Amino acid sequence: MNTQEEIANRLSRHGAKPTMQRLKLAELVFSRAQHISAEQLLQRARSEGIRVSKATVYNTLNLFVECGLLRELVVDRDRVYYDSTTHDHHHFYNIDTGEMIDIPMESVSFAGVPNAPDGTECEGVDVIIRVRNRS
Amino acid sequence: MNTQEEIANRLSRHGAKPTMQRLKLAELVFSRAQHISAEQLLQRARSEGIRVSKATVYNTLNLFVECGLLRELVVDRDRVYYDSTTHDHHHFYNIDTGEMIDIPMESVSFAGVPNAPDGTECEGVDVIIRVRNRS
DNA sequence: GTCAGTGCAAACCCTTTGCAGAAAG
DNA sequence: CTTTCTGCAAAGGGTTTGCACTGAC
Repeated sequence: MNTQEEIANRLSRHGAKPTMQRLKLAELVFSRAQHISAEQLLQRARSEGIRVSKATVYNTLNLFVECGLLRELVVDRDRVYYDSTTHDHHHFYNIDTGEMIDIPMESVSFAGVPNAPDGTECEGVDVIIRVRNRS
Repeated sequence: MNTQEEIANRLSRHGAKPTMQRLKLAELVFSRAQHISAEQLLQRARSEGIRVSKATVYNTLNLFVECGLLRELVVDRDRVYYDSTTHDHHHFYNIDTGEMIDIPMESVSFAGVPNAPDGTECEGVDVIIRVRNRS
């Protein structure tokens, strides 16, 4: 799967020029389905010997979000997580640990969803099931 | 409804000592169903002549959340909103304006919800319907 | 006197920005 | 050469913290 070339094509297709840092970061991010913060990505990159600055990590993540390559998850007060799985799906959110676990789309089904307010259109539906460690 | 005395009782019942600032802030917060940020609450308090510091606003809001009097809404990257409606319900989130609109619980019904992961128990379900202004 | 609550300002920390240098074409 | 990307450091901005003061009991 994810060869350098495939990743490069993917970036190009989404309108992101495939530079060296972007390729390296993309490789880390898309290597598996995960929820990762900017800081985590920076450290992972550094530990793999990738020379990259904090600003570039942020710029790259934001760029990927704009391109639709990543999804932003704003659930934690302290930091933003980036979800390498962009197709529709939902999440368990552990309020004790901050951990997020994917829920496949099929596991949740709605019997009824209200229409969007006037003048707006639906962009997507997020379901977050908050769980906590059993005491 | 919400007389000073009722609010004081409500705070006491939840284990929050009803001090002057807390009562005044609670009055503003619980006067109606709303989503309010710390900054907004501070300004509203100031404009009503309530003498209160920024730190106290934050402390009070956090206290109310711990007591279960308020619910934290972390949806926006820029600031946390506090929801004066604590019983289960859902939200429209306008990604253009940041506005949040309540959705009554009855308007959304699930046909299937997965079980919480091992060692955890379900705390609640948030449904956020992201909408954007029709272009 | 003790202990919790408050105000103020400073500290914190994640994120963004400004700018000079590097790389691509 | 021009344009975009990168790195570094500094700025930004919401939130928390430290500490002295006040007030309730």
